[in-house]
Amino acid sequence: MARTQGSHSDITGPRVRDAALRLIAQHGYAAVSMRKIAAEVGVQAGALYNYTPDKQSLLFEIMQAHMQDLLTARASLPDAADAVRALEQFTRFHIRFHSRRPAEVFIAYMELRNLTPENFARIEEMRRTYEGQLEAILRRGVEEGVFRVAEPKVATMAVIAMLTGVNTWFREEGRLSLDAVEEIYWDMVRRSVTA
Amino acid sequence: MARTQGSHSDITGPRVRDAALRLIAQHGYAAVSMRKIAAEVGVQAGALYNYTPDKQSLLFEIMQAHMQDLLTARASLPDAADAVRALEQFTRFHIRFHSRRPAEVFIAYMELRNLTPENFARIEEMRRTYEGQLEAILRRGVEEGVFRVAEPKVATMAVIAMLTGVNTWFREEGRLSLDAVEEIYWDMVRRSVTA
DNA sequence: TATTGATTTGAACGCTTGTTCAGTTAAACC
DNA sequence: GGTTTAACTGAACAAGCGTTCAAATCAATA
Repeated sequence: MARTQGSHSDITGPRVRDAALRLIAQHGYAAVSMRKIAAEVGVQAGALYNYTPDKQSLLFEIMQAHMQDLLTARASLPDAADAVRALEQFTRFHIRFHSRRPAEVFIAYMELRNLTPENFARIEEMRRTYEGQLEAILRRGVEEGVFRVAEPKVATMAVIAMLTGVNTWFREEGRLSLDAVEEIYWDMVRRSVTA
Repeated sequence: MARTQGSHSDITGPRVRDAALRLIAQHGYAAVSMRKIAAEVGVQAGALYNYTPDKQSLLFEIMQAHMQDLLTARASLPDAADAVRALEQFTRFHIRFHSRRPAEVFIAYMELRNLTPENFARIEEMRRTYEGQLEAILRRGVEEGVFRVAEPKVATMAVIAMLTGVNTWFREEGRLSLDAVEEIYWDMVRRSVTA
């Protein structure tokens, strides 16, 4: 058994994923060919099939890994003492997490329709799980009497849309720091649901 | 000069635009071929070139017409007596206008990167014009002392993202009426910026 | 009815697509 | 140094791409 270690696949594998991530985020799934991904890696198109069964899997695995990262990172946060602190934690976490992964976030929002129905269902379930966590926080705040929210499901969508929107305009090298942006959004989110 | 009236182009022209709108919204610009658009219209691919110089123009004209409709509709609204009423008017207008044009809105947000740089710049300018109107309302509210907004530009992006997000989940046949949704969002928007 | 010209067809152009696979290369083991 | 085999190449496949254009079609005018 030759070359069980030091094999190129240890290097090429991640490079394929990285190239796919960057190119799809930039040009869109349909506009990126396997040959372009291969060229970015410095390899012929056929070699990609040592690392992915097909193009669809490349997209799905990018999105699944991203959503799994999101759920795992979120689960590792400490419990919050009350609903207000939980909402603040969620708000800051969401902005910070997403702003550090612009390519993944872009793909996760733009390329849903390029997933097969089965893959779409799996990603959608993870998204619903995440949104459910925010909804639970809002309901908890209503019970505690600190939030006034007529429709927790609608408020959840409103807050998530607002927070995810940061990625459309925030730039690391811009006028405002991410900390400053966090403050502004937390202030708006808090006020939008406070009783 | 034969057939100056009753020409088929009066009918086929709009049908090409409609087919392109529907197909691009559903599958994305890159995934929709001229042959698919032609098939939807019931014509051969070559015939499309009587109605558009190329595929890119089809996309651009859809987006430009949509943004122009938006700016025109917005301009036709009566002046508001104060900043709070102006913000309420903007909020309700945005939700109503966008919810009635899901395909156009979807394309306007998803297909920006498939525009040529020149066309992108033209669409982006129209978008900035629209966003500038909301920003002006927020600044007016700060001057009137009714709004507390640290960063009007950021608050503008936050509110627009929140409102446009309605299109991702609202369904005509769903549990909530559009009027009810309008109320919920106006309540949240108002609270998020009220002093 | 004959003519006109807008409209559409259907084939063709060169190029790209995702995927497969026999054959080549080269690194790590014995 | 010879053997093994993972990794990769390069060509091929059938299909589809945007676009062009000579020829055919056909409705309205004269």
